[in-house]
Amino acid sequence: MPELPDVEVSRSYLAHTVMHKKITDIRTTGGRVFRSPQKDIMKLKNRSFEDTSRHGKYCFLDTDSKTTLVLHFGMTGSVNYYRDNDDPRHAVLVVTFSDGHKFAFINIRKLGKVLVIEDKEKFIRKNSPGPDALTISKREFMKMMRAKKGKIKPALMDQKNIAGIGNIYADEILYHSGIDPGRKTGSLDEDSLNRIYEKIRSVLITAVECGADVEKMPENYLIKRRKKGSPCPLDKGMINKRTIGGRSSYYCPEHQQ
DNA sequence: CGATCTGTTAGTAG
DNA sequence: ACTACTAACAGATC
Repeated sequence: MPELPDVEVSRSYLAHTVMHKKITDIRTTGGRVFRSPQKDIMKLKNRSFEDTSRHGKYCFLDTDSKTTLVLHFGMTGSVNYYRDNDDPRHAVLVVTFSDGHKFAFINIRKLGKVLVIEDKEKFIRKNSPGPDALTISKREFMKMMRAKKGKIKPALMDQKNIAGIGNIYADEILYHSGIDPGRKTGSLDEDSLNRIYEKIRSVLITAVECGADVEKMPENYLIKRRKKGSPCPLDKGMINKRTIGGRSSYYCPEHQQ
């Protein structure tokens, strides 16, 4: 569950579960997911989480000291708050609190990241420097896009441009904007760019409101029809698939040009 | 069995 | 400097 809506839903979940409780134990599987030395991860012990934030696909948990726990979900991350003895399958990090509750970061494919850092702003500048997709201004977006040479979909997915959009939501945004994912960004007029800007907001906000749950999303969302040959919910077209920027792209040739 | 998958990053080439 | 493409990572699923 790794794009902006999923990360935001997880952040909100953590904000309602793991705040203001003393951390009594930290367990990790180690391995490539951990991008800080183990001793830095262990600094969480005896601390408590006091605040949450998110930038693009990164989730941050600030502690009561100078440290922040950073989570990146990769392709298969999720979080779980519970209190039994059995930890979830594929948990790579388990944090235990003084009240007996636990919080696990689950990362099946181990393509995610876990770090403990001291300077969040510096971290963002280095790892996901684009403005967050939900806070970028229209002016910033326009300026950014007008400078782009390549295709629109890879431009939307590049975290150096805008933070938070991945393969699924890039398709969704372009689908509702009526723009072919392979269009050259430079060929898009003011109107099209405006439309994309608005759809970034509306699609991502809608997805967050649905708890990033595909089942709860509107019936006219492409995410429910990501299959070649599905009928397009917006017109008489048929969903097609082709590779753009090295990633599978689903779109309706009937209304996306 | 092989292909595919919501992400990132290093390497290469233009 | 920017863009484009590939492989690698690791496990599940079809």
